[in-house]
Formats: sequence, structure tokens, C-alpha cells
Amino acid sequence: MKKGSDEEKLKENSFKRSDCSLACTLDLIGDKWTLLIIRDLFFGKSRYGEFIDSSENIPSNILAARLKHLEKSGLITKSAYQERPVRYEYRLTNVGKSLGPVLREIVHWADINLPGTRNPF
Amino acid sequence: MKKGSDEEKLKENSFKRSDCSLACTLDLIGDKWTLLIIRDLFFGKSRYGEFIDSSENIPSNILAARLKHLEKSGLITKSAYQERPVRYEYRLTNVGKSLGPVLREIVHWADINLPGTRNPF
DNA sequence: TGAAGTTACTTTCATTATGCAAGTAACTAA
DNA sequence: TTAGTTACTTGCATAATGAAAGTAACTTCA
Repeated sequence: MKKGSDEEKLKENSFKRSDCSLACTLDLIGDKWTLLIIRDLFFGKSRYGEFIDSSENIPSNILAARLKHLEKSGLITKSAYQERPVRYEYRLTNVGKSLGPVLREIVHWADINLPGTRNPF
Repeated sequence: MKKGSDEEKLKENSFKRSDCSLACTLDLIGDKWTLLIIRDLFFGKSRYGEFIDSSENIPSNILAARLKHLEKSGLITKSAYQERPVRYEYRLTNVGKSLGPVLREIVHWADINLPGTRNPF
């Protein structure tokens, strides 16, 4: 594994409740907001203001915290798209992109079991 | 839809942040503990003490709250397995069971991306 | 040239959720 | 009779959330 790679960042990560892969995944993305940000990234959103504009109205402090955490975990990367003032855009890494099937499986479950909701794909 | 059915319980449910099916699913199961209880139910666990014994050490008050919420949502049912004292067992409904592919997809992602974790299936 | 607007955050603070520990009810076993 | 078991509930300290306001560094409008 390459030093500083996204895969390594995942490994370095934090406290474990158990060695169960489901529990560890939930420690990473198991909260109310994280998967919604990842959803937005899948739809090409990349800037702070774009995430803020999503219909769930994520609080700005939570968004900032989640973006930091996702970057630290290696699921997204941050890069400057302009100087003066420096502005960053956020993009999914390959590790982040590999969550696509998870998102689609959840949405598929909802299609069948949560009538009255809209499929974002 | 039948009155009082599990599908109806899901519909009756709670506050929505948006009409996005992903956001609505997260409102239902998007926390640190719920999917772990559902995992245990998939492995045949059904009693309070069995959930408590899982390696993640869920706090007992959280477990009680989640079981109530899951029942209210129609993902599990509670039924007495003995009298004097009355003791209940919890089982997945068909709606709950249909989360199987979601769990498997998450675990599959972890198999590839979270080395050092154990696949519960 | 000043005033107002935009973007991407950070800070403050009240409210809510979490989690540890202890308590309780209704039993069974020694 | 005393201890143990099971399935919770309660109390309380700490942590996370979320609404609102603040800030820094610009750009645009009058």
C-alpha cells in the first residue's frame, strides 16, 4: 500500500467498536448526513455552496466537519480550483466512488419500500 | 395497503428532510446502531440479551429505544415467547428482511476497502 | 469609491442524543 | 432465604447537532 494513499488513510482511521466490517463501515459513513454528501458528489456537485443548496438543508458547520472527516478518511479529495481567494472543490476518490453500489442498493430498497419518495438516480 | 400493516407503518412515519429516497432511508436506519441490530436479527438473534451480548456493546437504553423505533417503523415485530414473566422476542418483518441486499452490499464494500475487518456473513 | 453581495467557512450557544452506571420488576435456582 | 437472571428504565454527565451570527477575502453595482 502506498504511503499517503487513500486506501492507507482508511486504514489509519480511528476507533473501532468491533472488527465487524459492517460496524467499521458505519463508524465511517453511518450517520444522517455523510451519504447525502456522497450522493451529491456522485451527481457532480463539488463546491461547498452546492452541498449547502441541497434540499435537506445541511447545517454549514456539520457540512464543514463532514468534508474534513471524509477527506481524512480518503473518500474524497480537496483541491484548489482558484487562487485569490483560494477556493476548493471536493471530489470522490476511487474508494469513495466504489460506494456507488451501496447507494444504489439503498435507493432500490426505498423504491420498493418507501412509497412517496423520489429516486435521486 | 392493509391497515396496520408493516408497509403502512413505514408510510405513517415521522419527519422528512426531503423527498429523496436516500435521505428518507437514512432517517430510518442512518445511525450508528440500527443496522447492527438488523445484522444480528439476520443471524437469528431475537432476544434483548442476545443483542446486548454482541461485540459492539450497545448501551442498553439505546438498544431499547432502537427496538421500539424499529417496531414502530414496521421493520421488526415483537411477540411474547413466554408468560410469567412476559418475555418478548424480536423478528424481522418482510420489509426488514428486504434490507438483506443493502447489508451485503455494505459488507462487500468493506471486504474490498476496509482490510482488517471481519465479514459477518 | 463606497456599499452591498458572494463564497466558504468558523464560532457561539441552546437543544438533543449518547452512553455509562445504577436501579427495578418479575421471576428461577441453590 | 439469598443470590442470580432477564429485560428493561432512570439519572446524569458528556458529546453531537443545528440555528444563527460572525468573519475573511474577494467581486460587482451605483
